[in-house]
Amino acid sequence: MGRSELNIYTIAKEAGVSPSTVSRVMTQNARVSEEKRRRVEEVIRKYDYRPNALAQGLASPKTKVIGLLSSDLMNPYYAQLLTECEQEINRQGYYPMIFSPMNSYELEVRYLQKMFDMRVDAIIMMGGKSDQLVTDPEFADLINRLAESVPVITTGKVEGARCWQVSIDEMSGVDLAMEHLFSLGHRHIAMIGGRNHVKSTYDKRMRYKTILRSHGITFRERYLPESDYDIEGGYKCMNQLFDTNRTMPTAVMAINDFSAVGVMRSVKERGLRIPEDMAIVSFDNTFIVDTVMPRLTSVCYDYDTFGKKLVDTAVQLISGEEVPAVQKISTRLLVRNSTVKSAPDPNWGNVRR
Amino acid sequence: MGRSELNIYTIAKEAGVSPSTVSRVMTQNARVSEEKRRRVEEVIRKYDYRPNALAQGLASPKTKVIGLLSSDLMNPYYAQLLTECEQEINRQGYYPMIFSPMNSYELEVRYLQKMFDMRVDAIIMMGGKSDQLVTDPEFADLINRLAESVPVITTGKVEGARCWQVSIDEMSGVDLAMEHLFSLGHRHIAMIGGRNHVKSTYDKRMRYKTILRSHGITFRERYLPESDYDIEGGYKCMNQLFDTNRTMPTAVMAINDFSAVGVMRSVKERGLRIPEDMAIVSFDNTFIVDTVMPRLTSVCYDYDTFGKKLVDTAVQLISGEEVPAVQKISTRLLVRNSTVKSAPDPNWGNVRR
DNA sequence: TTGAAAGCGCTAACAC
DNA sequence: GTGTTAGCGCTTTCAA
Repeated sequence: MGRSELNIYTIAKEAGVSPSTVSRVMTQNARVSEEKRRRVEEVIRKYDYRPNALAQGLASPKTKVIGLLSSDLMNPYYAQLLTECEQEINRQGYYPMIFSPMNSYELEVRYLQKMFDMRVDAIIMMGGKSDQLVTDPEFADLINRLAESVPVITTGKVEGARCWQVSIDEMSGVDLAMEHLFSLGHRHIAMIGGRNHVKSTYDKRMRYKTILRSHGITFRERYLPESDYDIEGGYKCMNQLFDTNRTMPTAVMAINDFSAVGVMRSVKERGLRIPEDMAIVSFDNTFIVDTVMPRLTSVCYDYDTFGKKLVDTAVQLISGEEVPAVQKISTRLLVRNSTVKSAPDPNWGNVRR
Repeated sequence: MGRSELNIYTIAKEAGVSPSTVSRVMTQNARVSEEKRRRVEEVIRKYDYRPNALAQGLASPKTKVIGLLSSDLMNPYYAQLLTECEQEINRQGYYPMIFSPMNSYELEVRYLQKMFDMRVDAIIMMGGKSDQLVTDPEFADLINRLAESVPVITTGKVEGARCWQVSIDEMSGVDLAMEHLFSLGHRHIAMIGGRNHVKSTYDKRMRYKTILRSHGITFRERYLPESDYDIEGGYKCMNQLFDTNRTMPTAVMAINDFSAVGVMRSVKERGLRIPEDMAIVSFDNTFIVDTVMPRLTSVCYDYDTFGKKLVDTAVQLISGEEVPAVQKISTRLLVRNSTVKSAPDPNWGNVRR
């Protein structure tokens, strides 16, 4: 029997039962006599029959698929978070369906619509449009339309849309980083890279200013330069800082691991030592922190907890439970040699969580 | 009208036409009078109607979805290749559906079956089981069953299965790397990391031996150590090489960028200089080559060409065209400071070709 | 050009 | 327990 003509009818006929009995055996949620169950299972195994997921999805209200929208696979931050979500989705008996619009708004919309078209049971968005400080109203509209029929969860926020939020407690991350630097005696601290229109960056920058103020330290605009989230961004910012020939910071917080790498390069090219002449902290704690020398002290998020909470939220919403509109992921600080020369050499692989 | 009760019937009623006319307007491949088309389109726009992809897939033989199975999102090699495939799939008017089994055979099988269940039009596999030198017969069986109804393409190979192959010309990559090192005067060259049971690694190792022989250089077993494909793997291998206290190579080829980072760490910890005391070449040319100092000379694959060829192959097979069973992706060498101290500082971002 | 109607393969309500 | 049957929302003959 050709794979293509396998369906509950052919299986039913061969097993000498009705199609619904086959369905009952497949879905497990109805009682079937031991005898028939055995016969059906045998035929199923014989032909390696698998039910058509499209037909299942059409006939029943759930597809058991959770859609994942991750703005940039090439960024290990997203790659890791995505990976954790994927694991958890499987653990919960769902299927993950990943889309990565690579920072293209057009693709992001296209994918969101496709997820709706495919009747995924929930949508989890990380990064992209939902990371904007000010939500694009057109985007909020789209989300609201989707939200009528499927729960939407984001790691950012979508103003004016019915959308659950599970996001990093950026403030606490900045607190940890700065307390650490203060405790090492640093007073001149820069925060380098990122864009103000990105919510997570905006939050970090605000907190940075607040903390400076509360410590009676004058805020300097040039200690807070903007750039893209890549190596080049951090590199250029740091070079500019050096080139102004004015008081240099003694420590730098880089907006993510990539920009930290750029900062390190700039510092090293000037023959300065890390951490003696310049201490560096990064955010995200991706595997990048392990590729550089010295290794980077970094603010860390317990990606598995993060992913689990995202997926838990999705699953709870699917089953109609109440979930708080906003949940926060706490941060930790992993101290390595980019701030403390004698920091214990951490185990390999401690990067993953 | 609630989003949930939108379908061709409700649209048809409101537009005063039959459901089939709505369908004709949606699919575009049948003639409809200008008048009715306009009316239907108006209603569609009014309600933001989108056809149910499950029903479409059930009723027609194509879903316009191409399934992508990528063994490890956390590896930038896969992340990049995946990204290129995704772009190309969109360009060709299909939808990508990504699954990443994270090196779990169980998940790999689960995902492959799910893709079949969802009636994807083609499956592209990168890494995982299809990268094994010796194909697991059980896996070949699975692929053969799938291949009855959907074209399967891999970057590896699946022995004994009807599966198209688009893979890197590993030999030429090794050729380029070794010629480069020879031209710099190196004769003692090690190849570090990777596992023999992985086809791409096996091919590289074979070629390595062949080239040594053809140059009259004695092959030393300890110059060809195995390890995992991570930083730690390269690090341990290189440490062992140092610890034997015997003739050291003057150059190392690392099986991928991660292991190259480990090699660099080991070399630097011994106070040796790169490239003066130890030249290093890596394979893959991911963004990792840019995070380290000095930057890594690396064998490169034109990921966009690679992705495009994978997707082209899929699309051609979908439309029933003939495609060669094996296609090869050529390699290039990007020379940076890990082998040539004075190599021109390449532009940022040249990593993504 | 258009509409009616028969599937596509499955689930679930209903009757036995 | 089990079979019959009516959808789920779409595409695609087939007639008109």
